[in-house]
Amino acid sequence: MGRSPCCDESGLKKGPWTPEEDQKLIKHIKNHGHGSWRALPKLAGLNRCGKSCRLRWTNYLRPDIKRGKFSQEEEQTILNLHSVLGNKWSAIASHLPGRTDNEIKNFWNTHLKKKLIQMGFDPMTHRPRTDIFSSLPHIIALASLKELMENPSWEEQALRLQAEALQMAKCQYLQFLLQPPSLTNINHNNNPTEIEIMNLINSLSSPLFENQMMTQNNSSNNNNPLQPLGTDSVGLLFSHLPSLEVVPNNTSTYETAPFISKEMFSQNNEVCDPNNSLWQLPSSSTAPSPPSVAPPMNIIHDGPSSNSNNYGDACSSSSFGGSSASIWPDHLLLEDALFHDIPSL
DNA sequence: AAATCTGGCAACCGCCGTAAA
DNA sequence: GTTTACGGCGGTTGCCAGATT
Repeated sequence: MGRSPCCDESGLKKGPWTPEEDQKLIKHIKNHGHGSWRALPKLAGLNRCGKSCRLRWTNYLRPDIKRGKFSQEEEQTILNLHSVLGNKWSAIASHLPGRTDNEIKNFWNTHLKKKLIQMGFDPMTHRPRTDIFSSLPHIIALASLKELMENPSWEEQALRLQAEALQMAKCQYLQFLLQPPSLTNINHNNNPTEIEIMNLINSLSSPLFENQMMTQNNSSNNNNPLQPLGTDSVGLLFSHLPSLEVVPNNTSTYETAPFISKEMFSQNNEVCDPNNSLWQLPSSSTAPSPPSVAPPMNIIHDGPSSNSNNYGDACSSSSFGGSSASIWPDHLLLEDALFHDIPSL
């Protein structure tokens, strides 16, 4: 039903509030409460629309508003709640006393979202980004760097890049296919067949995959090299990839599968109590695993001028957390086959 | 030192749901 | 049942200060 904007009336002031206006609003609400917001401006002697007054009060002047930097606990709470609620800022704000939805929204957009992206996570799903395009900038940047150092022919570079991109796309698609159905958004009537998965595996020709295939075949005393690998083999083959299994540590029935845990956001890489997180990465693997997606650019350890290396943005300037921690141990970075022949920096 | 760029944040805009007339 | 008023919400904009060139 059409309703004209409340601020259509001409002559009403817009823009930043002056201290005088603030005082009038505070005084009026202290004495009379806000009552009807529409009627308030006249009663308070303000040349503003009611909506503007309400926003000013709820987002800035309310006495119970907590201002200042967000604490680590607040940050973690926002992350956890956002993974469950999405952009329901008011719902998130209701769990953070003294914080307004607007403040949380701004904090998310200017800090947390960028941080997640930089770490290689999709800020909406809180899961590792699986699209090839999200990784391409990394690949291109690293390849260009290598080209500068070695200066082989352009044709050679282009061909190699093409092959690598294709290989990576296949890997990521395969990982997507291997996710438990509960974690995929795909129509499960169209689940991939084992044949489809095997075809993909067989088409992957990187040394990493070949090595693992060999290992698997040997360890299982499989004398028939032509015998197709079963699903168990597939699991072993990709055991270096983080499983997408969800390990909730409480009885909540969250539908999404957030991957971000407190330790990932720890400022100094120390391991925090994983029980503090709503979700954990599975702990079954015996050795740390490299990421299933291209590692974030902050793997290249920063000198003072490293901001320009950061993919996408420079959220290292975050006022609350200092440099962001990588969830991938340094010694495993660049271990992905894709990055094997790129010199470490 | 000046110009330009960038990030942070307050405020606005437009839509939605609900209640009242 | 329809219209209107209102509060609330999420997305977006625009200003400003600090950083960079």
